[in-house]
Amino acid sequence: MKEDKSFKLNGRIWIESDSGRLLGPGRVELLERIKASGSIRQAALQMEMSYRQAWDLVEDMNKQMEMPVVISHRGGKGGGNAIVTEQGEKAIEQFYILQKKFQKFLKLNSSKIQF
Amino acid sequence: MKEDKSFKLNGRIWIESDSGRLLGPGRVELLERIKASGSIRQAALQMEMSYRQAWDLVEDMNKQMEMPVVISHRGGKGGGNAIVTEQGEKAIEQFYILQKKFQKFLKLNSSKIQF
DNA sequence: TTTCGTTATATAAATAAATATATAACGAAA
DNA sequence: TTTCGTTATATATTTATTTATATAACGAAA
Repeated sequence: MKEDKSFKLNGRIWIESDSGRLLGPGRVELLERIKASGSIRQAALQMEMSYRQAWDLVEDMNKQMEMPVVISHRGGKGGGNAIVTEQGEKAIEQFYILQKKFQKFLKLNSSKIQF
Repeated sequence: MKEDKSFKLNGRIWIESDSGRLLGPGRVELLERIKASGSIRQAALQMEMSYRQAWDLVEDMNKQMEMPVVISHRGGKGGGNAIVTEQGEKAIEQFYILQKKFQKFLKLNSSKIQF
Protein backbone atom coordinates (compact mmCIF):
# COMPACT_ATOMS: atom_id res chain seq x y z
CA MET A 1 0.00 0.00 0.00
CA LYS A 2 1.37 3.35 -1.04
CA GLU A 3 2.02 5.76 1.78
CA ASP A 4 0.46 9.15 1.17
CA LYS A 5 2.81 12.07 1.21
CA SER A 6 2.17 13.97 4.41
CA PHE A 7 1.97 17.71 4.82
CA LYS A 8 1.95 19.80 7.91
CA LEU A 9 1.31 23.35 8.87
CA ASN A 10 4.17 25.44 10.07
CA GLY A 11 4.73 29.11 10.66
CA ARG A 12 6.24 31.90 12.59
CA ILE A 13 4.92 34.71 14.74
CA TRP A 14 6.41 37.90 16.01
CA ILE A 15 5.50 41.04 17.89
CA GLU A 16 5.85 44.26 15.96
CA SER A 17 5.32 47.97 16.33
CA ASP A 18 5.05 50.77 13.81
CA SER A 19 8.83 50.84 13.71
CA GLY A 20 9.01 47.22 12.59
CA ARG A 21 9.67 43.87 14.11
CA LEU A 22 10.29 43.79 17.82
CA LEU A 23 10.35 40.18 18.97
CA GLY A 24 10.46 36.83 17.22
CA PRO A 25 11.86 33.44 18.14
CA GLY A 26 15.41 34.44 17.26
CA ARG A 27 15.42 37.63 19.25
CA VAL A 28 13.91 35.88 22.23
CA GLU A 29 16.61 33.24 22.15
CA LEU A 30 19.19 35.98 21.95
CA LEU A 31 17.77 37.72 25.00
CA GLU A 32 17.76 34.49 26.95
CA ARG A 33 21.36 33.77 26.13
CA ILE A 34 22.37 37.29 27.05
CA LYS A 35 20.57 36.83 30.32
CA ALA A 36 22.32 33.52 30.97
CA SER A 37 25.81 34.60 29.96
CA GLY A 38 25.72 38.29 30.84
CA SER A 39 27.36 39.00 27.49
CA ILE A 40 26.21 39.96 24.03
CA ARG A 41 29.37 38.47 22.58
CA GLN A 42 28.91 35.12 24.29
CA ALA A 43 25.27 34.99 23.28
CA ALA A 44 26.25 35.65 19.68
CA LEU A 45 28.90 32.94 19.78
CA GLN A 46 26.43 30.43 21.15
CA MET A 47 23.97 31.20 18.40
CA GLU A 48 26.68 31.24 15.76
CA MET A 49 25.87 34.73 14.65
CA SER A 50 28.24 37.63 14.34
CA TYR A 51 28.60 40.01 17.27
CA ARG A 52 27.58 42.74 14.92
CA GLN A 53 24.28 41.15 14.14
CA ALA A 54 23.56 40.43 17.80
CA TRP A 55 24.41 43.99 18.76
CA ASP A 56 22.24 45.38 15.97
CA LEU A 57 19.31 43.29 17.13
CA VAL A 58 19.71 44.46 20.69
CA GLU A 59 19.91 48.07 19.62
CA ASP A 60 16.87 47.69 17.41
CA MET A 61 14.87 46.26 20.28
CA ASN A 62 15.99 48.92 22.71
CA LYS A 63 15.06 51.68 20.30
CA GLN A 64 11.55 50.36 19.91
CA MET A 65 10.84 50.06 23.60
CA GLU A 66 10.25 52.93 25.96
CA MET A 67 12.53 51.13 28.40
CA PRO A 68 15.50 49.13 27.10
CA VAL A 69 15.38 45.33 27.11
CA VAL A 70 19.14 45.12 27.56
CA ILE A 71 21.51 47.43 29.37
CA SER A 72 25.19 47.06 28.56
CA HIS A 73 28.37 48.36 30.12
CA ARG A 74 31.86 48.43 28.77
CA GLY A 75 35.09 48.28 30.68
CA GLY A 76 35.62 47.01 34.18
CA LYS A 77 35.69 43.48 35.46
CA GLY A 78 35.47 41.03 32.61
CA GLY A 79 35.72 43.81 30.06
CA GLY A 80 32.08 44.66 30.23
CA ASN A 81 28.70 43.04 30.47
CA ALA A 82 25.08 43.09 29.40
CA ILE A 83 21.99 42.43 31.43
CA VAL A 84 18.40 41.82 30.48
CA THR A 85 16.09 44.30 32.17
CA GLU A 86 12.80 43.54 33.87
CA GLN A 87 11.21 45.01 30.78
CA GLY A 88 13.12 42.49 28.68
CA GLU A 89 12.09 39.60 30.87
CA LYS A 90 8.47 40.60 30.57
CA ALA A 91 8.83 40.71 26.81
CA ILE A 92 10.33 37.22 26.76
CA GLU A 93 7.55 35.89 28.94
CA GLN A 94 4.82 37.49 26.84
CA PHE A 95 6.23 36.09 23.67
CA TYR A 96 6.43 32.60 25.13
CA ILE A 97 2.78 32.68 26.07
CA LEU A 98 1.90 33.64 22.52
CA GLN A 99 4.31 31.12 21.06
CA LYS A 100 2.76 28.35 23.10
CA LYS A 101 -0.70 29.25 21.86
CA PHE A 102 0.62 29.34 18.33
CA GLN A 103 2.12 25.88 18.68
CA LYS A 104 -1.27 24.63 19.72
CA PHE A 105 -2.83 26.33 16.74
CA LEU A 106 -0.35 24.69 14.38
CA LYS A 107 -0.83 21.28 15.88
CA LEU A 108 -4.58 21.59 15.82
CA ASN A 109 -4.66 22.59 12.18
CA SER A 110 -1.91 20.30 10.93
CA SER A 111 -4.06 17.22 11.03
CA LYS A 112 -5.71 16.24 7.82
CA ILE A 113 -3.95 18.48 5.38
CA GLN A 114 -4.63 16.52 2.24
CA PHE A 115 -4.88 17.33 -1.44
CA MET B 1 -1.54 62.20 28.50
CA LYS B 2 1.22 60.17 26.88
CA GLU B 3 0.07 57.64 24.35
CA ASP B 4 1.49 54.17 25.02
CA LYS B 5 3.43 52.61 22.21
CA SER B 6 1.27 49.87 20.75
CA PHE B 7 2.38 46.44 19.69
CA LYS B 8 0.61 43.81 17.71
CA LEU B 9 1.05 40.20 16.85
CA ASN B 10 1.88 39.27 13.29
CA GLY B 11 3.10 36.16 11.57
CA ARG B 12 3.15 33.86 8.64
CA ILE B 13 2.07 30.32 8.02
CA TRP B 14 2.86 27.80 5.33
CA ILE B 15 2.28 24.19 4.43
CA GLU B 16 5.38 22.05 4.20
CA SER B 17 6.45 18.49 3.53
CA ASP B 18 9.66 16.62 4.23
CA SER B 19 11.06 18.13 1.04
CA GLY B 20 10.54 21.64 2.34
CA ARG B 21 8.07 24.43 1.93
CA LEU B 22 5.12 23.77 -0.31
CA LEU B 23 2.66 26.63 0.02
CA GLY B 24 2.78 30.06 1.61
CA PRO B 25 1.08 33.35 0.85
CA GLY B 26 3.44 34.16 -2.01
CA ARG B 27 3.10 30.85 -3.77
CA VAL B 28 -0.65 30.96 -3.43
CA GLU B 29 -0.77 34.38 -5.02
CA LEU B 30 1.41 33.11 -7.81
CA LEU B 31 -0.91 30.19 -8.46
CA GLU B 32 -3.91 32.47 -8.54
CA ARG B 33 -2.30 34.78 -11.02
CA ILE B 34 -1.28 31.86 -13.20
CA LYS B 35 -4.84 30.66 -13.07
CA ALA B 36 -6.19 34.07 -14.02
CA SER B 37 -3.70 34.80 -16.79
CA GLY B 38 -2.93 31.32 -18.04
CA SER B 39 0.73 32.27 -18.09
CA ILE B 40 3.68 31.91 -15.76
CA ARG B 41 5.33 34.87 -17.39
CA GLN B 42 2.34 37.16 -16.97
CA ALA B 43 1.93 36.07 -13.35
CA ALA B 44 5.58 36.85 -12.70
CA LEU B 45 5.25 40.27 -14.30
CA GLN B 46 2.21 41.10 -12.20
CA MET B 47 4.04 40.16 -9.04
CA GLU B 48 7.19 41.94 -10.15
CA MET B 49 9.33 38.87 -9.83
CA SER B 50 11.58 37.37 -12.44
CA TYR B 51 10.21 34.65 -14.68
CA ARG B 52 13.00 32.48 -13.42
CA GLN B 53 11.87 32.74 -9.86
CA ALA B 54 8.24 32.11 -10.73
CA TRP B 55 9.20 29.09 -12.79
CA ASP B 56 11.40 27.74 -10.00
CA LEU B 57 8.57 28.07 -7.51
CA VAL B 58 6.17 26.25 -9.80
CA GLU B 59 8.66 23.46 -10.38
CA ASP B 60 9.33 23.15 -6.68
CA MET B 61 5.64 22.81 -5.95
CA ASN B 62 5.08 20.30 -8.71
CA LYS B 63 7.96 18.16 -7.51
CA GLN B 64 6.55 17.99 -4.01
CA MET B 65 3.09 16.96 -5.06
CA GLU B 66 2.10 13.57 -6.39
CA MET B 67 0.06 15.41 -8.98
CA PRO B 68 1.29 18.73 -10.39
CA VAL B 69 -0.35 21.99 -9.35
CA VAL B 70 0.46 23.59 -12.68
CA ILE B 71 0.70 22.03 -16.11
CA SER B 72 2.45 24.05 -18.76
CA HIS B 73 2.75 23.77 -22.51
CA ARG B 74 5.08 25.49 -24.87
CA GLY B 75 4.47 26.43 -28.45
CA GLY B 76 1.17 26.79 -30.21
CA LYS B 77 -1.37 29.55 -29.96
CA GLY B 78 -0.08 32.38 -27.85
CA GLY B 79 3.33 30.75 -27.60
CA GLY B 80 2.32 28.47 -24.80
CA ASN B 81 0.33 28.46 -21.62
CA ALA B 82 0.06 27.25 -18.06
CA ILE B 83 -2.98 26.02 -16.20
CA VAL B 84 -3.63 25.38 -12.56
CA THR B 85 -4.81 21.81 -12.02
CA GLU B 86 -7.66 20.68 -9.82
CA GLN B 87 -4.96 19.60 -7.40
CA GLY B 88 -3.62 23.12 -7.41
CA GLU B 89 -7.02 24.64 -6.82
CA LYS B 90 -7.56 22.38 -3.87
CA ALA B 91 -4.23 23.45 -2.45
CA ILE B 92 -5.15 27.12 -2.81
CA GLU B 93 -8.47 26.55 -1.13
CA GLN B 94 -6.95 24.60 1.74
CA PHE B 95 -4.40 27.26 2.37
CA TYR B 96 -7.03 29.97 2.43
CA ILE B 97 -9.01 28.15 5.05
CA LEU B 98 -5.93 27.91 7.22
CA GLN B 99 -4.93 31.49 6.51
CA LYS B 100 -8.34 32.72 7.58
CA LYS B 101 -8.10 30.83 10.85
CA PHE B 102 -4.66 32.23 11.38
CA GLN B 103 -5.87 35.78 10.86
CA LYS B 104 -8.43 35.18 13.56
CA PHE B 105 -5.73 33.82 15.82
CA LEU B 106 -3.60 36.91 15.28
CA LYS B 107 -6.46 39.28 15.89
CA LEU B 108 -7.54 37.45 19.00
CA ASN B 109 -4.07 37.52 20.51
CA SER B 110 -3.02 40.97 19.40
CA SER B 111 -5.11 42.71 21.97
CA LYS B 112 -3.34 43.73 25.12
CA ILE B 113 0.24 43.15 24.22
CA GLN B 114 1.86 45.36 26.79
CA PHE B 115 5.21 45.49 28.48
C1' DT C 1 49.08 52.81 35.37
C1' DT C 2 48.77 48.47 33.03
C1' DT C 3 46.04 44.67 31.81
C1' DC C 4 41.90 42.45 30.44
C1' DG C 5 37.83 41.17 27.63
C1' DT C 6 33.88 43.35 26.34
C1' DT C 7 31.13 47.03 24.17
C1' DA C 8 30.69 50.05 20.27
C1' DT C 9 31.62 51.32 15.67
C1' DA C 10 33.32 51.56 10.91
C1' DT C 11 34.81 49.39 6.90
C1' DA C 12 36.11 45.46 3.94
C1' DA C 13 35.23 40.92 2.38
C1' DA C 14 32.55 37.10 1.48
C1' DT C 15 28.27 34.80 0.71
C1' DA C 16 23.70 34.37 -0.74
C1' DA C 17 19.72 35.71 -3.33
C1' DA C 18 17.50 37.88 -6.93
C1' DT C 19 17.53 39.72 -11.46
C1' DA C 20 18.98 40.27 -16.19
C1' DT C 21 20.26 38.42 -20.47
C1' DA C 22 20.49 35.12 -24.04
C1' DT C 23 18.97 31.19 -26.55
C1' DA C 24 16.81 26.77 -27.83
C1' DA C 25 12.46 24.26 -28.07
C1' DC C 26 7.89 24.25 -29.07
C1' DG C 27 3.42 23.87 -31.85
C1' DA C 28 -0.87 26.13 -33.45
C1' DA C 29 -2.28 29.17 -36.94
C1' DA C 30 -1.65 32.03 -40.83
C1' DT D 1 7.15 26.80 -43.72
C1' DT D 2 7.18 31.12 -41.32
C1' DT D 3 5.69 33.66 -37.49
C1' DC D 4 4.56 34.31 -32.78
C1' DG D 5 5.00 34.54 -27.68
C1' DT D 6 5.70 31.43 -24.24
C1' DT D 7 8.15 27.68 -21.81
C1' DA D 8 12.56 25.92 -20.40
C1' DT D 9 17.27 26.45 -19.36
C1' DA D 10 21.98 28.18 -18.68
C1' DT D 11 24.95 31.78 -17.52
C1' DA D 12 26.24 36.47 -16.17
C1' DT D 13 25.29 40.45 -13.55
C1' DT D 14 23.55 42.90 -9.90
C1' DT D 15 21.82 43.57 -5.41
C1' DA D 16 21.21 42.44 -0.69
C1' DT D 17 22.62 40.24 3.39
C1' DT D 18 25.87 38.37 6.39
C1' DT D 19 30.29 37.80 8.19
C1' DA D 20 35.07 39.12 9.01
C1' DT D 21 38.41 42.33 10.41
C1' DA D 22 40.20 46.23 12.73
C1' DT D 23 40.20 49.66 16.24
C1' DA D 24 38.79 52.93 19.85
C1' DA D 25 36.52 53.38 24.33
C1' DC D 26 35.84 51.72 28.66
C1' DG D 27 36.54 50.90 33.84
C1' DA D 28 37.38 47.55 37.59
C1' DA D 29 41.08 45.15 39.53
C1' DA D 30 45.77 43.83 40.03
